[in-house]
Amino acid sequence: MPIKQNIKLAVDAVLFGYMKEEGVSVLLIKRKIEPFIHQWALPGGFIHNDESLEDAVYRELEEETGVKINYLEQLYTFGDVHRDPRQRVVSIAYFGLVKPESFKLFASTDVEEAKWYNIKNLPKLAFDHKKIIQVAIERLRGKIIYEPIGFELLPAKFPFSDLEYLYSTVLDRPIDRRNFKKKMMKLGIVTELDEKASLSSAGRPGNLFKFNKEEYFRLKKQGFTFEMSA
Amino acid sequence: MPIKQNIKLAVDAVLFGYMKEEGVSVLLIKRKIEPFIHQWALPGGFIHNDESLEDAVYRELEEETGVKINYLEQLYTFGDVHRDPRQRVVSIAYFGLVKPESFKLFASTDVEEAKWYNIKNLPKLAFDHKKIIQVAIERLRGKIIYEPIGFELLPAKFPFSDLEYLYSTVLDRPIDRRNFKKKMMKLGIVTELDEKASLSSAGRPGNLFKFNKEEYFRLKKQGFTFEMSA
DNA sequence: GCAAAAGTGTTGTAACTACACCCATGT
DNA sequence: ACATGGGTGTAGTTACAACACTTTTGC
Repeated sequence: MPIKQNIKLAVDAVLFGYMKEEGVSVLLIKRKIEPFIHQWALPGGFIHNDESLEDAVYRELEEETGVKINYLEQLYTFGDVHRDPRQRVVSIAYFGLVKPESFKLFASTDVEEAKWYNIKNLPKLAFDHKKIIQVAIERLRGKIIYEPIGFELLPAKFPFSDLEYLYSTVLDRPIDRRNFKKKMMKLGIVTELDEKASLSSAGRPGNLFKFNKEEYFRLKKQGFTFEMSA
Repeated sequence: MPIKQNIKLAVDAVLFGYMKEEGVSVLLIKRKIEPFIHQWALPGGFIHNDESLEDAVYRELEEETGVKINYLEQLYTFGDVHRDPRQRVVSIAYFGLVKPESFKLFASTDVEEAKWYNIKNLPKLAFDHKKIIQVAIERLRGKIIYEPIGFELLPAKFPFSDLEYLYSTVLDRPIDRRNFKKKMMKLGIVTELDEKASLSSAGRPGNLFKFNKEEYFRLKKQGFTFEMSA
């Protein structure tokens, strides 16, 4: 290493949430500083010398927006030489899932505004953040089939149709209601509750369901694998 | 970013190869410099300011070992605060597949020796490279099922049993020969040649086969998905 | 002729797809 | 009464798992 290395390291987070109003959404912030001031971007920032990569993500997110993260994993590292106009910045992107009901968004002093945007209706984004979100959506799509992470987006109790709608939105294709329910229930990790959904809008009210996480981990240890291809 | 960031960025590569003698193997180098001098490690090194992450991998690999890479993708970024004893180094690990027949390994001036090690018989490794290899093996295992990357480890023409053995080694479980062949041939991307394998050791000689890459891409565009779960 | 590896089919079972009508509620 | 969304079963098809004997070659 003869030449001095001059590269900065940052983390960015693509957080997904699901809301009745907005559907499947990504959390964005409006920047209060240059570069790309007043533009929408992913929450994130530079890594401190003495913190792990994940710690940096948690710190930035709490600082900037007040979210509570339910699931977090590393997504991909973006290192194009000119992705930041100031100087070279390599960013380690994370992928997270949150339950938007369980906290209140706020904007910190570094941030003008924090807001959920439906994944099909994103604004213009700073840096290469559009690309990062694309990669995150693909990951979500691939992962929701083979792991029960969809439940990390829903409240503890949910009507079955929310689960159905979530899958159909993320996979971007219609699903057969009967087959989907049959398959999901057969896995044995979703329990039907003896409780009706509170009536919003018209239609017959349905029962609420919950995901049985402990049961899932128990089964998983025995070689069970979740799969919801439909 | 008030405090000065003092983190270095490196790349490491986990390259897999398949040889009749060694089986499924990883390319390792013996270090000629501190830290961990004279220990085995993954090929890799620091990123230059003006090169992309992938370019850094190609440069280091060619410099150090002379391999020709057939397939390369980013694996994961390892950023534990103390993973390097000198100072903080974040390493972006890559995952690659090579055909060991198609080149000759050498050791550069930075490296005492470059050698293939069977994945079940690894030596003690420098840094957190053992962990990196574990992650790479899991990726290989997950990926070989859903994408035809196994062929990137085999020569253009191969006996069917090599393919079978490759899958059974990587997946670490026995496979049913008849069902495996039936399924693989049904996909329509492997062609049987009119050529016998050169006779090595005893047994009935079999035909050679080849992977039809163009046909695979053609089918893929039409929505075809490769899958070899058996 | 013996050891080693290649070649080859069938059958039972489980999973998947496609598909349409009735029910409970709010307005 | 009508609009909205919830609930439910069957039949045909396809994919999967299990399984053993014969053939060709080298020694």
